[in-house]
Amino acid sequence: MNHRNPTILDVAKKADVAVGTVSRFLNGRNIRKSNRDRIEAAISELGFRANIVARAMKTERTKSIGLLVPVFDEFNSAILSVLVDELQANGYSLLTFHHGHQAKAMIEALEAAASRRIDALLLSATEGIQTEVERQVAGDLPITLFNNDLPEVAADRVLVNDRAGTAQAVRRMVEFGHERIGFVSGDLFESTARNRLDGYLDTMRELGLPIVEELIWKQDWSRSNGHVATRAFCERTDPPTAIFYSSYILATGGLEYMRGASLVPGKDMHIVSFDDPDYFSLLAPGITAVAQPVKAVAQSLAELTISRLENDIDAPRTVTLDCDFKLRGSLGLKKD
Amino acid sequence: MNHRNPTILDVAKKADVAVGTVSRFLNGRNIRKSNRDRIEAAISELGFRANIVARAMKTERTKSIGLLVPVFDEFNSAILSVLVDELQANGYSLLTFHHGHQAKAMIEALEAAASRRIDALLLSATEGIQTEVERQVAGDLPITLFNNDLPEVAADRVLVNDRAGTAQAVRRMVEFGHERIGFVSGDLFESTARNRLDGYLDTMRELGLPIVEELIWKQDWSRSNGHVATRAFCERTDPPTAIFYSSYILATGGLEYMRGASLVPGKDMHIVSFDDPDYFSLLAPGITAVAQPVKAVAQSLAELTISRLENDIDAPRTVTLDCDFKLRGSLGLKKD
DNA sequence: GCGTTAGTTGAAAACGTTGTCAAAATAAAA
DNA sequence: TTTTATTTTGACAACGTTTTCAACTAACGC
Repeated sequence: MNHRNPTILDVAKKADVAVGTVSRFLNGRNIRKSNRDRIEAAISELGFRANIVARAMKTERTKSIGLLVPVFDEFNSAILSVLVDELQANGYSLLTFHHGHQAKAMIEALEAAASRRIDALLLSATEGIQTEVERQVAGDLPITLFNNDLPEVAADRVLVNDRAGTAQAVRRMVEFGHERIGFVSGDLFESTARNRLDGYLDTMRELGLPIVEELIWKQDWSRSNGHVATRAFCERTDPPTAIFYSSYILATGGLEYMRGASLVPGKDMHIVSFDDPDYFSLLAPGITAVAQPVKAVAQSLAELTISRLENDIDAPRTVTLDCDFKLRGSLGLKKD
Repeated sequence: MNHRNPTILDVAKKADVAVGTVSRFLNGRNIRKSNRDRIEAAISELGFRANIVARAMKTERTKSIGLLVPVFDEFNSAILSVLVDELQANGYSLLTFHHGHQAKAMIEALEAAASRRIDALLLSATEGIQTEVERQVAGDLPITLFNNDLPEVAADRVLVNDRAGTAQAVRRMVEFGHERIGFVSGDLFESTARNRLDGYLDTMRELGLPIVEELIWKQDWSRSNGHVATRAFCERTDPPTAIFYSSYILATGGLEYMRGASLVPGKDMHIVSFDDPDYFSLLAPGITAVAQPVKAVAQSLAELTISRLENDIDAPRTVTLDCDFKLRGSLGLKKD
């Protein structure tokens, strides 16, 4: 077996042209027909495949894009899938990193990604890395933020209308007769959590309902937090009649608790969740949810990023997408 | 803002040494103390970060590893997470690709990965690309197969004992009194599906139970297939009393049908699934499942691959891992 | 035919590292 | 000291592409 991959030089020799000509052929420039034929023949005969690494060194574009998310949960995995397709179609590959909501891990991943000279980074950030991100942007790494916003950064963004999505959900809950509505928040250091909480607060005020501090649970995004919060709410002497969860992970924790306590959603406790993972519709009853437009997010992400790379775009752009309310059995009329 | 990243040459100039010395420093070789100090100072002053692309071109090792799976479902996403960590810890990054069980897409992804000069590929393959994979191996790309085996390929493997896992499940089903057990298979072009089916067939025979062809549903891995198969089984005049699903996607389709038909698992129909996604334990009743050791798979994957890259390993190795049977409410005593 | 123009080509210099080799500096031995 | 062994260094050639620039060809109109 002949090791050492054939290079453009081998092709050039075999086709009896200069390397530059082969390079031009590879990049789709005009080539005299006779040469083109010989080059094509040589390439397929040698099984030549251009070395992207060498190309990257010369062109300063690796044609690879980084994806840095907190964790590869159902939401981010779905984004990943769509992304891989969209990017591949444009000749880009995807490098994946995760940080588990830890600023330190995030900085490390950022470093790793940067020293790999990725062309752009898609970032679902956590707070506390503002300055680090700004440094990268200043160092000329185009960043597209999504999911969680970092206010001051000069980057493209694909955001979801968290506030409106939550507001709509709360309004519907109230329509169903609920007035004491528990709210389980994620980590308020993240804009996503803040916006969702704001959506809840605004709507309650708007509808003239009292805001009860004890019914607002502020901790982190973990499943166990959802579990604990739900227990705390349910064990109150004056429990809420419905609970809104700021993410499906929290809701999942809640379901876990309810299952253990033999409480049936939509009967013993009405619940609504932000995010709509596949399995919500499989549960009996199904879980009412604010569905993020996952596919659209991923597509916008790819679109924004690629257009920035290929064209010469200056000003940061923001795409905001709306959520979809999915009414299922876990939310029903408040019984009295 | 000074564009153009600082290079090793800039560092060398500033520290007043030769580039070679800086390179040696970066690679942890011995350096005279005085030089080392000056180099360190220069590096941090310039914010220098070694250009991995250039390094890769010279060393012929990109320090990146490809992951090619059919789809980023819960199973593969979990693998992805663990993998990213393990690889990162060893200085490798992960490039992700998927093929959706299509041989054509798979070959394309393989090409893309190969021309990026990845150091190794982690591959959950589909059939029909045997020769293509062999070509890559011959071309010196180390491949580690997992999930689905490709019999003739000279590669490392991390496999799960599909046959034994299924056999155990079937045995338990029989212990619960079931004798007519439906089997919903995935695509039999894939070894995983074949092994699971064999586990079922062997066990039935072993226990002296008849094998009823009409209760063996052979199609693809899709959710809709699980749905259709379940309906077909349930609508028979002589339905099975229990069904085994060859993957959680199929089972999910089955659940979808049952939910629509108001059939309760573990009561109207007993079911067991291969794979144990998170949400199986949230359903009421929980779904009985054969759980793959996802984390161990990912770890072995990283271990095998890295050890092959760093040391000089010749013979292909295979790691086989056992599954764990999780008994939940969806499997119970056959009522008569 | 001949000049002009537009399109193709070859030669050679990058890109930022690492690795080789011989020379220089240091440490150890005499 | 001087000699010998060891470590560390600098210069420079790779690695496989793209790009620039000047030289060549072909095509066209007169």
